[in-house]
Amino acid sequence: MNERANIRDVADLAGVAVKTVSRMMNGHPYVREETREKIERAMKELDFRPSVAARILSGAKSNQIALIYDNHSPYYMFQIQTGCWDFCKENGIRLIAQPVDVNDDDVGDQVRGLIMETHVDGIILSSPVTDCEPVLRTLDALNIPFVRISPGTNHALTSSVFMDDAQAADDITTHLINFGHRRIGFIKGHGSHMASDERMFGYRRALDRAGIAFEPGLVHEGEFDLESGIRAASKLLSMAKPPTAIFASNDDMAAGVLAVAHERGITVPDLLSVVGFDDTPLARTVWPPLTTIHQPMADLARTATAILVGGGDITHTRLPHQLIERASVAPPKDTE
Amino acid sequence: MNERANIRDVADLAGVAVKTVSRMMNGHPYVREETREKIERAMKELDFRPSVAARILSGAKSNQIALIYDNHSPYYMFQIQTGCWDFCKENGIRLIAQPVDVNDDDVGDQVRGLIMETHVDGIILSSPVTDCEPVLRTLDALNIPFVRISPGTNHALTSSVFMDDAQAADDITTHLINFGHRRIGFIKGHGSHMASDERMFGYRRALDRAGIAFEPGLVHEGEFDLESGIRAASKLLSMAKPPTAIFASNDDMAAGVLAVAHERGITVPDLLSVVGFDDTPLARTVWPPLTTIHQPMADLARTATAILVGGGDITHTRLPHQLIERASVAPPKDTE
DNA sequence: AGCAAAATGTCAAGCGCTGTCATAAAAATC
DNA sequence: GATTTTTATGACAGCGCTTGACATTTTGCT
Repeated sequence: MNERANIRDVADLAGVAVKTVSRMMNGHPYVREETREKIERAMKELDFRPSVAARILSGAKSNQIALIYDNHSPYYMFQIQTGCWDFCKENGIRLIAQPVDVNDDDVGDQVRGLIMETHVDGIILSSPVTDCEPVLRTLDALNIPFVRISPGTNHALTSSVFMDDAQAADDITTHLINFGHRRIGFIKGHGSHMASDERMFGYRRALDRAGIAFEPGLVHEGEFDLESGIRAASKLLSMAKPPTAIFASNDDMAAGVLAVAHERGITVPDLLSVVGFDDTPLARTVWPPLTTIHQPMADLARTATAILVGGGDITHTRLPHQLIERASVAPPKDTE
Repeated sequence: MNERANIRDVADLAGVAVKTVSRMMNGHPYVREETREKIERAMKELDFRPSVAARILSGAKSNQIALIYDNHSPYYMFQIQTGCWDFCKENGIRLIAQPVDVNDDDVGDQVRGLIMETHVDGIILSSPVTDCEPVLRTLDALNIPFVRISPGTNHALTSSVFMDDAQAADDITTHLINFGHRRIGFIKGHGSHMASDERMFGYRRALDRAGIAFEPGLVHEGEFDLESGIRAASKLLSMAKPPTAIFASNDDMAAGVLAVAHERGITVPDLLSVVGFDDTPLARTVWPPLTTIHQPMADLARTATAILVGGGDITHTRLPHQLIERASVAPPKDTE
């Protein structure tokens, strides 16, 4: 039950003034190497840890930032958290991960509370909180720096990091087209994610470029989960003239397509090609493993954190995606 | 840019003394209902949020707790976090989720830092940090309350919540036996998780009870991930006399088994029954959907949080598991 | 009216740190 | 060698809140 050592104890033991210890901790100039070492030794000996609370109270930076998210995909969140945490750990910053519900009437209030109570220095917003008006307004009113990961709107507002969803969707659609597919079903993502529209846009653009007419009947709304993938696939595969390939806006829905195909005895990829998006572990876990787009989630988060902590001007950073070929795509069978 | 309101502002506006506001916030007796309301109104009007920092500094509880974990299963962590968060949100407690690496030489130190810097009131440990000696020692030295989720050792040490891994493994093994299986392969989990041994124990107990001799060749080590499941399954299915059923210690490894079976044209469940453990979304996503054990992760976490916050004596709470039957089990084919 | 219990107020101290301003020591300048 | 400048350190107040010791006022009951 060793008593908690405070800065005074350190100062006493090192034989210097409290202020000097403070200077040393905060990397001020004007601290002699010799003194620094003396203090360091004292700190070690007392196992001293500065109290964040005291620090905050006296008006300094808290060295804490918050990650605010509302995403029901465990894997996505895991990656995002990991990316942020990595950076924070390396830089001695405390990260407070805070889930919210963008549909709560008082999200704005919750965020306000978080900021005022914890005195975080900055905020990272992950989709779809990136586009949640009440939150954005609160942040703005509080004048606290924040950066957004994959925002869908208002790009100019703050720094952001993102990938090119449209291009990625274009890429993978083109991939399918290159295999000879002309009837490509598309399962759209959840409406609240701006990325959904982007991906759809990319899909259409690829079609256009290849001179394939867009057919609304080949598009179904999904919600980024297995069940909606199943529903959409059922409809798609029950068509008089079903698609020879299906592009699902994320891997979960693609898994749903696979399930339906299995059930109906439609072998993948021989009779039906399937592609997903995100490259979650799921993509490698299902059978056959999915061709998909690798979204660099952890990288996005890491970069966002670095930008936030680094301060500086507003920047917009695009990170590259990657087409991952696995075993779920093959040329269409000519069964006309 | 409204100035941050402090307790004095509230007191002034409400026409009471600062002390009274403090009394009211901290739930002291001797505050009239009428006064309470007056203060509440003032708080609302000023949008007052007490500074956690100031509060902590003056020796009060911080109303913050930390969840410490080191688990590389996104879904598991997501559930655990969700459980903790739900409770915290309802009870106005701030949760600080903190990942660590149990193999770091300075885990103990990191945890010590976390506690001393943030002044958290208590800690929740999730497996496998539950059994990480350095952390346990630190917590003990700091004399801070903590509760553990599914600890593997030292049950008496602190409060804990857990499920009966051995019984669950026994149940699912018995399930297989009841279907007529006699040669049941087992893929063990990662050595650092105590649950791995428990599950193995349950497997053996079920075998024993059914009078089936334990065969070491039917057991392989895994690491709770897809790849190790694939490796183990490859060995198991290459045996001269392969098992007719495989019990993988978690769903990911079971998915690995499925992948190998697919590749070799062994249809599941006709030619091979497969069961998993945990009931992650994966279990429903793969084909065929897996029979598995539902582990009430979010409930475990929620309960743990409630116990921690509630204070009180050391308690040990067992939460029930559940056998989830899906489509991956059938009677063995007599191919002798 | 009289009295205990309940409700509120006053005041001072202190939690652990950092900011401002002042001062001392060392180095640079003439 | 005296003066200015730079570098290094110290003294002290104060951040927003809680707490404790008491003093005072209000309330509810006989």
